[in-house]
Amino acid sequence: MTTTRKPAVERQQEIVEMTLRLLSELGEGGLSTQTIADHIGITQAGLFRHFPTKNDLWIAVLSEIERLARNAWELVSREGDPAVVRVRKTLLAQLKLIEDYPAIPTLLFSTGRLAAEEVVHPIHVRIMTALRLRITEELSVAVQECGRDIQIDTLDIESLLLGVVQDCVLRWSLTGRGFDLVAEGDRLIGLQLRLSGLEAGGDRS
Amino acid sequence: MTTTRKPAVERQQEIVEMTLRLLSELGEGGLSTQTIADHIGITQAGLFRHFPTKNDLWIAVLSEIERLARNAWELVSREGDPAVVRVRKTLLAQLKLIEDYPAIPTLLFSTGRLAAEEVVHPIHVRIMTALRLRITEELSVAVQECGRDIQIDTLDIESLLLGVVQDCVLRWSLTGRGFDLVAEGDRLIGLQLRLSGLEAGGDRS
DNA sequence: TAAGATAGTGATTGATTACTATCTTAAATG
DNA sequence: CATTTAAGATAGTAATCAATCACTATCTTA
Repeated sequence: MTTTRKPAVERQQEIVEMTLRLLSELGEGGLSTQTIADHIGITQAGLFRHFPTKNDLWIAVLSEIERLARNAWELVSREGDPAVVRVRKTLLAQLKLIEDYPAIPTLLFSTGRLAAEEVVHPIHVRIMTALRLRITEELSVAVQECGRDIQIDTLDIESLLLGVVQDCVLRWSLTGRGFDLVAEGDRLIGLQLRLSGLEAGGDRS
Repeated sequence: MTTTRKPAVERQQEIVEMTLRLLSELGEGGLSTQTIADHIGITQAGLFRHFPTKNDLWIAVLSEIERLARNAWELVSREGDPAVVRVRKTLLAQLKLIEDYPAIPTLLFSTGRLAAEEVVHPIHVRIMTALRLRITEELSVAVQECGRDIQIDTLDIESLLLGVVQDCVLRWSLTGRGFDLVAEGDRLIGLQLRLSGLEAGGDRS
């Protein structure tokens, strides 16, 4: 039995993407090199030509997530929007990304460590930190731009906003992805922005 | 080598508690029956006298979490506090519980293999639903009690509050439990309650 | 077109997994 | 104190895990 040969980089990308796909169904603990190899159509041994260790595969997967995330954020923020809009779009981009790759929360929002954690955890932390940093920067601009006098700490607004994202993702997962993640996120992020005073319409009674 | 024998119910409780403890360090995928047995001081085979299947152990662990959670909520709400305070205390009780049993977010917020397991998933969903239900009920009373005209949907306030909890837990985990989870949660929950208009002091400029 | 580089196979490794059958003995029971 | 019973030990099982081996088929290029 022979398999159509592919150049290494192409095959590696294929393996990483397949792993990302299978992860959302099987979870981290239940995903074996055999399963991945089967779904791609190569031997289990052949997988180890491209990733000498399963740990190396996890690193590649996490790095791919980082790449995808940074890319998604970047696509959003180079427009000339006001900062509030950029914040909103960044968060929605994150939700869109999760919609496309449901394995991401499995890996990033899982507070229970990965099996291969020693090497993977730093990347994990780096991605989350990068997102927080980006939102923080955009937020402090937004606070200045909005014209009102915002009493709340920027970091706290950020925490509340990221909480909204997490709540949406968790509910989306538990309900078997039973609603439009991005739409629901947009609605609640808008609500939180109004409550924080960064967008108009949040005045009470 | 002999071990001091214990009555079954006592040993079972011991196994469940040890599993809960080890889970926060090792994660779900990396926790074997061998490891659990070693830490307790019985043989791996001996564990299967009390739980015929590892799945049965997971069910017992999830049930224990459910019991602990319901207990924590109950202890809080039988006082004569106003509903807003009860909401706040319920959420803080949840944070306190997570502080005591860090394995809880590992299991409840995990979207991985365990969550997808036929028998475990229902319990998982049931616990989260119970928390939401309880908060929702207390919140709608709080909205009536607060005297103000709250424009926001009760379910949305709930989502925002639970988002705060999740954000705190995630940051707490990623920073290696580097701050006081309950204190930080109290602070942000208070902020969110003021923003929502349920507590005084949230007026802007 | 011959030589080298490399993607992939097939077979097998030792370790670990959840789980079982059988025997032993400590502790509860009369 | 004798008998029962059930907690735990001993010693396995088959399956699966990541990883390694010698080797082959295919592609590239000098």
